[in-house]
Amino acid sequence: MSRAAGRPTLDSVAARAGVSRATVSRVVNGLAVTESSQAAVRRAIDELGYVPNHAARTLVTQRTDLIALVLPETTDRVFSDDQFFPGVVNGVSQVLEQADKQLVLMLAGSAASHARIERSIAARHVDGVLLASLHGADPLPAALARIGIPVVCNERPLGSTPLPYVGVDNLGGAAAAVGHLLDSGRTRIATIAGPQDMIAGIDRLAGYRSALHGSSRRSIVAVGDFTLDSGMAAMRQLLDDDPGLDAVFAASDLMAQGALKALRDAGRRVPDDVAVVGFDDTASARHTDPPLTTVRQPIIQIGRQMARQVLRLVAGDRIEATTTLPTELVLRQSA
Amino acid sequence: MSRAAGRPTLDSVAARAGVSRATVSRVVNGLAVTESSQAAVRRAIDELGYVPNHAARTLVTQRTDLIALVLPETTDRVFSDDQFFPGVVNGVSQVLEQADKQLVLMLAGSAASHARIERSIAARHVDGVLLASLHGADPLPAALARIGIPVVCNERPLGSTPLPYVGVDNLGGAAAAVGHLLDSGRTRIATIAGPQDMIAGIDRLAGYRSALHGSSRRSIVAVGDFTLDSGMAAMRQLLDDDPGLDAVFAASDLMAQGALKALRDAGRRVPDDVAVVGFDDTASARHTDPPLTTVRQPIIQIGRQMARQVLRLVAGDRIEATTTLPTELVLRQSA
DNA sequence: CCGGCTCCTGAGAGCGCTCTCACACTGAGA
DNA sequence: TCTCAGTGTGAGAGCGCTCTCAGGAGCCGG
Repeated sequence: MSRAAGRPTLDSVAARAGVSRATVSRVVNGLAVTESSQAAVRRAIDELGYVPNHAARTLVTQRTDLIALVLPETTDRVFSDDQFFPGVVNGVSQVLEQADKQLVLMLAGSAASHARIERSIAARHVDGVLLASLHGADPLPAALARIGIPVVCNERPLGSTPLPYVGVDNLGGAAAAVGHLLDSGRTRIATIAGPQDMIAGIDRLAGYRSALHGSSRRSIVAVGDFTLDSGMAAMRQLLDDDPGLDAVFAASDLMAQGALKALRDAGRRVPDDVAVVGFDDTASARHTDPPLTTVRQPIIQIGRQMARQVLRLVAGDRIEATTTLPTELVLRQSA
Repeated sequence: MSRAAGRPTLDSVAARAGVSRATVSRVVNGLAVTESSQAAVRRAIDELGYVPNHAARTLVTQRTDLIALVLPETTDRVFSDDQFFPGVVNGVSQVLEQADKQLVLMLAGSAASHARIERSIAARHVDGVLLASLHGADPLPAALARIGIPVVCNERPLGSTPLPYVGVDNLGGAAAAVGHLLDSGRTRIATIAGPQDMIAGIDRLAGYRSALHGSSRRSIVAVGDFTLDSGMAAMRQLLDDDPGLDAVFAASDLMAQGALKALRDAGRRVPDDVAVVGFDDTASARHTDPPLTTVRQPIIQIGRQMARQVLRLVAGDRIEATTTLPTELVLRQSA
C-alpha cells in the first residue's frame, strides 16, 4: 500500500521545511528569499519529490503554457507525403521547448473537429495558436480572431481577417526558378501550379507569371494539388496541350516528381528535352532521377519563427504582422 | 472597453438561470436535473457563451484530458523522410478526437528535453503517455513505469521494463518477403537490416534469417539505419561482398529506394538481375522505378490501437499487454 | 392524515496554487 | 532614543470547479 492521497503539495513542503506556503512558492518561482530558508525549502522539495501542480497554477495565473498547432486540413492530406508538416512541427517544438511550453497538436479534418477545436480554444485551454496549411474559405482564422487569442498563421490568411503570419517568398522563389529556365535558353516554359485556394499555390503561379511577363513568352498552365499523382496528370495534360514545351516549373517537389514520371513515360529526357524545377527542396529531391533542381524553402525556420512570434504575443509584446523568409534556388541536374 | 474580468463562470450562469452552481454543474456534466431547470441553464449558457474552465475542472477531478505522444528520437531523424511518424500521429489523433482528449506532442531529441518530459509527466500534466520509436537503451520506459502513469509503447520496449505495447508482425512480414523471393526462384538473397537497437530492425532481420533457415541458403547481411542514404551504402557493400546476389530484402522502403539507386548505378536491372523487396509500404513505394514490392504495415492502425489502449488504461480498465497487428506482402514490379 | 420513500436541489468544503497585504525585524539617520 | 525606510515572512483570500451532504418537495401506502 502506498502512502495515502498522492503527491506532496506546497503545504507539505512548507511543513517539512518549517516555513510558510508562501515562502515555498517564492522559492519555486525564484523570488527573493533568505539563503537559509532557500536551502531548507530546496531540501524539503528534494526529499518529498515535490512537483508543482500545473492545474492549480493555471487556475490562478490564467496561463496554461500550452500552444496549439492547428492543421485544418483533412488529416490524410496533411500527412500525405511531403515533408512540410513534420518540418514545421520540428521547428515549432524546438522553440517551445526552450520556452518550456508544451505543444498541443490539433488536426481539423472534419467539421466536427473544427467545432471541437474552436471550443477548446475558446475555453482558453491554450495560451496561443499556430495555424498552418490554410485553405481559402477556412472560417477558423476569423473565429480565432473573434475569440481574441494570440494567433500566428503560416502564410497570409486568405479572406478578410488580418492576422500576423510567417511566410516564405513564394513569388520570388518561383520567379527565380523560371528566371533560371529562361537564362538557360528554354523558350516554352510551362508550370504545374498548386491549389488556387492556398497562398503557396497562388503566389507561386504569380511568380511564374511575373517572370514570364518580362520575357515575351507565353504562359502554359496546369493545376495540381501538390501531390505526386496530380503532378503526373498535370504533366500529361501539358504535353497534350503543347508537345513542344521544353521546361516545366512545378509548384512542389512532389508534383515535380510526378512530372518526371510522366515525362519518362512519354519518352522525354530530363533535362535534355525538358527541364524540370520543383519547389520545397524536400529530402527526396536529392534522390530523384535526375536529382531535382528546386526552390528551397526553410521549413524548420518557418516553424521556429511562428513559435517565436506567438510566444511574443502571449507575453504581451507587439510583433510585426508579416514575416517573409527567403527562398533559394538549388541547382541540381533536372534543369 | 470590454466587460470587466473576462469569461462567465458557473456562478454567473447559475445567477442568470436562477439556480445554484451545483445545478449548472450537473447540466454541464449531463447528470439528472428537471426539464425546466435544464432548459433555463442551457439558455443561460448560450446567452453568456459559457465554456467550462479546464484548469479548475482538472484541479478537482485530477484528469487533464491530455495524452502525450513522446518521440524520443532526435527530432531530425523522426521527421527525416519516412511516413511512420505522421501516420501514427494521424491514427492517434483520430481516436483521441472521438474521446475528446487532446494530443500533446513531445519530441525528445536532447538529454535536456528528456528531463523536461519526465518532469512534465511526473507532474501529471497528462493522463497517459504513448511512447514511439524506442531505441535500445532508452531510460524513458523505466522512468515512466516508476511514475506509474498509463503508458503504451509502439513495439515491445527493449530492456527489462515490461510495458504494454502495440506492434506489428515484423517477423512474419519479413519472412513472407523472403519466402516470396525464394518462391520466385532467387537463390542468393541478401538483406539490408535496420538499426539493431530497435525492435523493427531486430525482428525484421530475425524474420529474414528464419525464412532462409528453412531453405539451405546462406544469409548475406548489411545494416542500415532506415534512411535512403544508408540503404544505398549498404547495397554497395552487399554488391562488393557478393556480386552474384540476385535478391535483396530491405527493412524499410527508404532503404529499398537507396538499394534501387545503388543497383541502377551498378548497372543491375531490377527485377531482372536483382529483385528488391522493401518494408512499410509508404506512399512513395508506388512511385519508385520499378514500383516497389513491399511489406505493408498498418501504420494508422498502430496509432489508433495505441490510443485506444492508453484510453482504456486511463479509464482504469485492464488491457492485454501485447497487440500485434498483421503485415501483408504487396506485390509490385520490383520482385 | 402521517410516516417513509425517492428525487432534485443548494450550501459549502476543498482541490493546490499565487499574490496581496500587513507585520516583524533590521539598520541608518535625526 | 525615536522614526523611517527597507527587507523578508506568514496569514488569508480567492481562482472556478466538483462533489458530498443535508434538506425540501412530491408521492406512495397504511
